[in-house]
Amino acid sequence: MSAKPEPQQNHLLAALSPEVQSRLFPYLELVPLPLRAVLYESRRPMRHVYFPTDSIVSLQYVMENGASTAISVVGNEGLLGITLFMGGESALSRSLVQSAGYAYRLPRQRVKEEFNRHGELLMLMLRYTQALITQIFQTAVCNRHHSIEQQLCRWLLLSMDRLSHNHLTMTQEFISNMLGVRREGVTQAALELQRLGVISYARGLIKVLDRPKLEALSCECYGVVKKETDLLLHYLPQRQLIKDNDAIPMAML
Amino acid sequence: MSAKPEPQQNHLLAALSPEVQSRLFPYLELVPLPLRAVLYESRRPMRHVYFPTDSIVSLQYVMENGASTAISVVGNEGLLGITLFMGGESALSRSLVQSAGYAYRLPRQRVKEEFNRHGELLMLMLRYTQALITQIFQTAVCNRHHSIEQQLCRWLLLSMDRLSHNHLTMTQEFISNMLGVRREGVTQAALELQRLGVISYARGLIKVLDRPKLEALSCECYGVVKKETDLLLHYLPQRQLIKDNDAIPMAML
DNA sequence: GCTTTTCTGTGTGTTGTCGTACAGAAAAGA
DNA sequence: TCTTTTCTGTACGACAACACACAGAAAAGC
Repeated sequence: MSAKPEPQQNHLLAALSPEVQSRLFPYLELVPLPLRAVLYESRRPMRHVYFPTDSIVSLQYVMENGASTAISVVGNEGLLGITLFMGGESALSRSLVQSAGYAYRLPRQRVKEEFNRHGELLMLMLRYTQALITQIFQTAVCNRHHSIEQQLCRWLLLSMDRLSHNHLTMTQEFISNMLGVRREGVTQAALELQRLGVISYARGLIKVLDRPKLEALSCECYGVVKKETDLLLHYLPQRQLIKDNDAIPMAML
Repeated sequence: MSAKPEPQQNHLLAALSPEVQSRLFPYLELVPLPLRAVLYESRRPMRHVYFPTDSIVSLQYVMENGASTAISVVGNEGLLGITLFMGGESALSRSLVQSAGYAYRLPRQRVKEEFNRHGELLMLMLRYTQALITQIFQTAVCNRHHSIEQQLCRWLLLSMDRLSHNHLTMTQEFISNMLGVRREGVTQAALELQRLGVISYARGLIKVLDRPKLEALSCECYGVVKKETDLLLHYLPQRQLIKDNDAIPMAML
């Protein structure tokens, strides 16, 4: 949360053509996102679309009993507010800042106007939605089949991929709310990771010491999501609408 | 799987205007979907988009060790193959027929051509994607927090909503593969539901005897998904593209 | 400096689900 | 009819995660 970020730090904004940028960028508003800020509350109207630059935001479901779980993570590879494109006005879930930083935001009217031109922004949004669905899908699988330790690894990796440094600032209590498990469960898993020399963890400061080992300890879920996200990024600069013969080369799959 | 179904039994096909129907319907092909048929295999190319009429298809993730879990259920309210709209060519997951019946299908080229007109089909697909995301999202929550019994209730309800009768044909072994749990776990949960007089279950034939009680025993997840799906259906006949001022009335939320 | 709060680690017992094994009953096939 | 297969129910031990309680250490506030 130091130097003022550029819009291009967000991959989706960067992928837009100069023409579209010239229409949208004048309306961009830079907003700081402090830790634990809430961009959208579940079932409340959404007034802006957010494009994170160096912040990370989680999509959380809040249960009837008040407990919450993060189902997805959004950083500079994505945007918040796809529900607006889908024709909804209110949020499916709470959007909670899990790593402080900045985001650019646009009023929903501007975004919808551009979207309704059915050009690049539509294509971009569809591509990103695909990646997001993959992530949510894989979270469901992970919640079903994998241990807290594996899920912690997956989640650390997803977060690290969206940061430019190798440390995270968040307490075990906070992580437990993200994963939807007990704080003690996170303590156990984190201790084991420390014992293995994969991370260091002291009062809310996590440093990743051995990333390859972290990936090895994670479940297959991380790899699946990463591959799909990378595919999105590789595809972006081409700025094409879908045609039947523009199959993605196998090498990218 | 008795009388030949009409395309209009699928809510999405029915919601299209006569003009769009006249372009697409000549290419519709009616296909029988027997139990356990696989429409798409994970990571394999998708050649058609399927619109179920009286069948139910599950989106399943197949893990590296071969185990599978159903993350989502699609019936006559939806379609299979949204990945094609999103710009992908290969399936995210396996699509497995969990209740035999029919579906109409269209070659992907036809659907893409119509989609690229950026008219009704685009709107429909976006709306449906919203409902699908909600369902996947809620599955993730449910896998995290709820018991096998609750999940069985949710899943029975989602299936019943997509059928015109109150019975299901499937063994406990099959259900366990759907939920991603042990067969014995399903036995236990099903016995309890029988003891409570909610269902009867004999060698693969489940009858729902007391639906209100079934809903009461289910977790909140079913209600959330149902509400979003109903919202989709209510909205469909209006056939509008999104505009900023067409907010959904609060009464529908 | 002292107090208060926050954060992390530990212990004990419980519960839900798993893995495995097996048995009885119904259905299907010979 | 007899055999084989399928489907369902039961039992036992193992384990992961849970709920709850509490203690020590670091940080923050006064």
